[in-house]
Amino acid sequence: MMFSKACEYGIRAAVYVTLQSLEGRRVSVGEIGEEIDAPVAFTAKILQQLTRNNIIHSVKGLHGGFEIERVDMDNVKLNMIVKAIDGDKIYTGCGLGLKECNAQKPCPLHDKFLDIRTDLRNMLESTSLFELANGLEVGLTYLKR
Amino acid sequence: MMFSKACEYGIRAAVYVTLQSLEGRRVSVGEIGEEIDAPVAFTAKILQQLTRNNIIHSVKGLHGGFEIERVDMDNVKLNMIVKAIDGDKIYTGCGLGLKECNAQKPCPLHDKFLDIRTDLRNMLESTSLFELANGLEVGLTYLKR
DNA sequence: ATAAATTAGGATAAAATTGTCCTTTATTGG
DNA sequence: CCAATAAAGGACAATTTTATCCTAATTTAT
Repeated sequence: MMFSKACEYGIRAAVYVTLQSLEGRRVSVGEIGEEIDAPVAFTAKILQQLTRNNIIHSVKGLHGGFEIERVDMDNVKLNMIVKAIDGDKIYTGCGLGLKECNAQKPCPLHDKFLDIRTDLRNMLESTSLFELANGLEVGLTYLKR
Repeated sequence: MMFSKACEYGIRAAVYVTLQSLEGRRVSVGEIGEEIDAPVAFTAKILQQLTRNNIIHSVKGLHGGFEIERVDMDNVKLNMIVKAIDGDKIYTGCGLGLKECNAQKPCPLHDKFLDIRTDLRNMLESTSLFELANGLEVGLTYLKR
């Protein structure tokens, strides 16, 4: 409702990779798709985007898979994933769909939207993969169903 | 980015109808499409949904068109339009796309999303068509471009 | 009554998003 | 070197959303 399906899968996949990397395990697309309940081939495309954007790291071949460095778990914030997949329309786009909507020429909802979007932006910019994987690890949150 | 295109057009159309009804003018789909810069036939479908939901009122035939009662300009809040067009997934849907995501079985982003969504909801529930049409009337805001 | 204007509604078409399948490339172990 | 495994990537298919077109129904004025 806020992100595209691709972006939803992307965040869930990245969080799962983080969780497993914390345990020192590299994971395959197949396992990821299974564990986040997402179509495997489609998830593969999204993982490609994430690796191209240096958000996670991929290794080909036997014993290959996806992983993420410990530092990156802290450094990668959700806004980076959203930007890599959905672009920055979530920040720049007008709530009512005007092509150019800004303080000089605002749509009727401009100011009210700005408030909410700023909150959203702050949330995305301050939430790391590590933080999200932690909740999962202790069984407080879920990535499926 | 938050609403569907249909919903964006719907809100813009409803605000335009409100603005014109304030002047006592009934407006045609053609004029609406023109003035909010939206595809006419598509806008017509959306206006149908709004009339079926008693949000605006339509009159067929010569000198017909769309209008809205003075009381309804205050009573109709944005959430009613969003609900009529996009349903209530904006309120109930999970930010990460889980089928069931709630306090008992939350996704990793559940709480953070809840805050933002509550703000959004409050905003939509408290913003009336009259309020939005007013900004337009005094030239502070725009529905095109 | 008739013609003109206008919404309602059905049938399609186009575009975008989501999803699948198959081949290629890289890596590892034997 | 060879076989097995896994990601990368291209081509295509299905679905959903957006958009168009045409006809029917309704109302008004003459």
